[in-house]
Amino acid sequence: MARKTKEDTEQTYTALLDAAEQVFFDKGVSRTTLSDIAAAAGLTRGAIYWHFKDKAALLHALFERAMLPMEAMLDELMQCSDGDPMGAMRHLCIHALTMLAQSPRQQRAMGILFHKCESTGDVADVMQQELANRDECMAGFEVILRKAVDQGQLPADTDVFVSLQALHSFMVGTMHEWLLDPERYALDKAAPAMVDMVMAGLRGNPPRVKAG
Amino acid sequence: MARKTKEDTEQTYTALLDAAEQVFFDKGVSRTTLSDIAAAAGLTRGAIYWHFKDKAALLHALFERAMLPMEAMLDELMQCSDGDPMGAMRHLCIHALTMLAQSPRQQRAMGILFHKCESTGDVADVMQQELANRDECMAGFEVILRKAVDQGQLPADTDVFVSLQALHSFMVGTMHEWLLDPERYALDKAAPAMVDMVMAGLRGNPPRVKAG
DNA sequence: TATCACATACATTCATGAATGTTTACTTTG
DNA sequence: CAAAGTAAACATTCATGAATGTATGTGATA
Repeated sequence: MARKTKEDTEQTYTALLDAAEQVFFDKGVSRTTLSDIAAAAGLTRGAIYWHFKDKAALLHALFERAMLPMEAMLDELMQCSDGDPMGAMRHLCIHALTMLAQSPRQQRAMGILFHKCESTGDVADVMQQELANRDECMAGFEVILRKAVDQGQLPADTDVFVSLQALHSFMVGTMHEWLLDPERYALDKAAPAMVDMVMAGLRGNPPRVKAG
Repeated sequence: MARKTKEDTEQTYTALLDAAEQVFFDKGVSRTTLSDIAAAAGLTRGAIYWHFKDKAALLHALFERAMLPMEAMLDELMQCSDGDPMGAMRHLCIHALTMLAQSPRQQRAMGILFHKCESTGDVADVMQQELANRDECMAGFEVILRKAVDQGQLPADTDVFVSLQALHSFMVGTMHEWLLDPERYALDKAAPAMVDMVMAGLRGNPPRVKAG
């Protein structure tokens, strides 16, 4: 081909990301060839190697694009968590689940992350990066939980660390399992009740620090 | 080589499974060669092709061996769930987590299942099988939850299906996340408090069926 | 006309599966 | 019970295909 205008170039860039998103999701990361992706985008491997270093870089860019709105939402909601920490946490969790339920792009991206790629080799580095992002998210959760304890919304002897693990595990597990079969139930409808149930447990019978 | 005694044969069989378990866990399923496994077992690919049809069959046998004790435990505990369904559920969940925390073999197997293999291609069939097993497990959980409703341990308008999803998601998420870094916290120590927290939520504020 | 944005061609590596070889335990037969 | 035959339990070799990375070609654009 020939040199394109900036818009054309950008268009093929996103076309490659779109194609990769679809093919990775359909065939899994390790089984998809760069040829597969190029063909799905109506291009050749040359285009991929021009825009990305290799398959791992492509995957990384794909995740970045998909996770951006989620992280933005988290950051935004994290700001206004001072007045009612537990309420903020509730909104955070529900919003994260409903966002997933309503965004096909996030479903594909997280579907790939959970079920269609191995944490190994070059890909492991990419996933390690995503885990680092999650750790930041966890840190935010922990801040909120500590606020809740400080403000008396949770008992003073609450084991914040274990509570954090439980909450986070619930959230991840819900996404993980729902993505196995999104048709099974309407996550966006069920999310509030599920989150409220877990948070009721957190309020009513949280893990306590040992010296009790 | 030559023909061996039955004990010798069985020994190489388990040696292959052990090697596969380790190498799959270290390198991921797609990146490990049958040569890798054979070498780790001190054998050659010939031995593998003799005992197993292909890589997928090897993986299947590996999972089967690891999941057997877990399923046996589930079946056993499921029997005595009539008197106190919620108590039985509690024991079930805690026991499953502590078993995982204390069995390196299960840690490797479930670590592979969660983080070191893609649900795609031939491997997808194997994982589909594992999912079928989980569905059976879920069905057992549902039976127990219904008993709990019938016996008044849970409100009559409890949405059993959604409760089931929440509980199961919590369990899967806990295993999934803990396996990312088993050193982070002692799962067997924390499991009772975590399970009790979620079950308190289930008692205190379960999902309700809509017509309320 | 230089360079961008790809397409095309090529060399290399590498895993797979099948085919074949080989030794030894077990079985049959006289 | 001894010799011979059979097949189990692997090891070895080979042919094949496929994916990767690189190197080079090429047309449009500024």
